[in-house]
Amino acid sequence: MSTASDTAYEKIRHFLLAGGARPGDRITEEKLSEIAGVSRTPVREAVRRLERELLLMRTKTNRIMVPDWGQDEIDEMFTLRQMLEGHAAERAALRLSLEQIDDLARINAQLHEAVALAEPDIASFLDANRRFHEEVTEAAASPRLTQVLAMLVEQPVVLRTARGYSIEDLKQSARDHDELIAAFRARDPNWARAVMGSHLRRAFHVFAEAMSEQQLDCAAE
Amino acid sequence: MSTASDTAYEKIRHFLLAGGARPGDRITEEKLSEIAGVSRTPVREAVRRLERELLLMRTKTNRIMVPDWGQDEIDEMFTLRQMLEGHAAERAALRLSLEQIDDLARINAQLHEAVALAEPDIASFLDANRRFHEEVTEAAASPRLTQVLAMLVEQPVVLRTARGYSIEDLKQSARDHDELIAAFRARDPNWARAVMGSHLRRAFHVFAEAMSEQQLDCAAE
DNA sequence: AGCGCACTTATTGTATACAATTTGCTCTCG
DNA sequence: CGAGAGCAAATTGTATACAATAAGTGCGCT
Repeated sequence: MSTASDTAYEKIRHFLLAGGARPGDRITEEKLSEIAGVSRTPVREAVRRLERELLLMRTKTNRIMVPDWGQDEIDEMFTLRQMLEGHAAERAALRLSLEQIDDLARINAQLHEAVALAEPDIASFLDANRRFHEEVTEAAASPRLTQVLAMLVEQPVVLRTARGYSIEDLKQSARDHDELIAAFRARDPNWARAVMGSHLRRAFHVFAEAMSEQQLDCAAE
Repeated sequence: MSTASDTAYEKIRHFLLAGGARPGDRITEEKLSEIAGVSRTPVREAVRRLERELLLMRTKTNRIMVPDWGQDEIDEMFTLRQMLEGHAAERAALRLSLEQIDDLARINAQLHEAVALAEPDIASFLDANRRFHEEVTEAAASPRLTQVLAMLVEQPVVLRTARGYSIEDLKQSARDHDELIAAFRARDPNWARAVMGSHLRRAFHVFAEAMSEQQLDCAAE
């Protein structure tokens, strides 16, 4: 589908992820409609969507603003994901068909490939990673859970720090997924939940470390 | 604040909760704008909001529709609330000031009053109940958590079955809150989480029972 | 100089007209 | 009689103009 509202969403999202505006900045609907190349009406819908995903916020007087993500908030986000995706993995373990599990294995093979190279293909890694998690969430067969997780899985956070990840971190992620697949094959919801939990929690710590280094870099400049 | 978009939200919400449309029905934006008494533009914003809260859904071709809540979905909703509000209670136990705890006690006193009457005051009960849970959620000091819970706490579900609750069920709810307050005073996050968990899980079972009786009633007609 | 009040500008909110899409109907052909 | 193409009506999506509200600006007053 290619409604103006969707393209506005995509373009503004891209603009934000590319760092087109600093945290704390205020942006007008008009500027955004220039960026998106459509009128303000669909832009407003896109903004609401981005607000829901917490990529945009509003001031007390309803001005649009780019939020700044503190360490605490990111911690909390990963904690919520850990709970909810852990729950999703648990349910998925009881519901995934053998075909779907094979499919997950196929996706994860791409993930392994992307990091096996001398120069890891970050974009490909992130894409496969996203698809993997989405398929697990989908298999949980809980529309509300899916919707809630969509709010929390912030690509910006992932993307902004992907370069900070070491190759070993990425390989470990792929191995986590392998273990998750093993848990699915064993039909062991408890195992699945535990693996998903540690997977996400480690991701947070890798992220936090990369974050603090990045801040040091900034300070050095 | 009284923007047209907000009044539209309120009126449409009221319309839906009052049972103005049956699950599965499709409603046009125009009908909704008649109900709300404003033009389609703010109605569309209100619809997006109601969609987010799952009071409305869309068909595959973007028609607006009233969702029907199956037993499974309601189970899942309560399960998610149990996880998330349990987490909120845990955090709240570490953060609530003594004044805030006193405030919770005051709110819960109203709750006790509402059910102490010969003819319990359901509206007053629900209002106090909502404020109690909101204050706990707020005290968790996690904007994301607050936002996610706002999606899940469906007044319609609560409201539709409030009449099915026995006086004893309502009194038990108030007692649960008492115990939660005790956990807060003891600064015991683990206790708080456990109490919140059982509180919500019992609420689900009471609800499920009321639901099945209601279905029997329907079948009898 | 500092403070507050009117006034100008900028920004968001709403209505309306029109375009694009979907739905449902009818009429024809097999 | 049923299936399908094509048209008409209904419905959602978008742009634009205007209204309401918030932010900024400069003036006069003390």
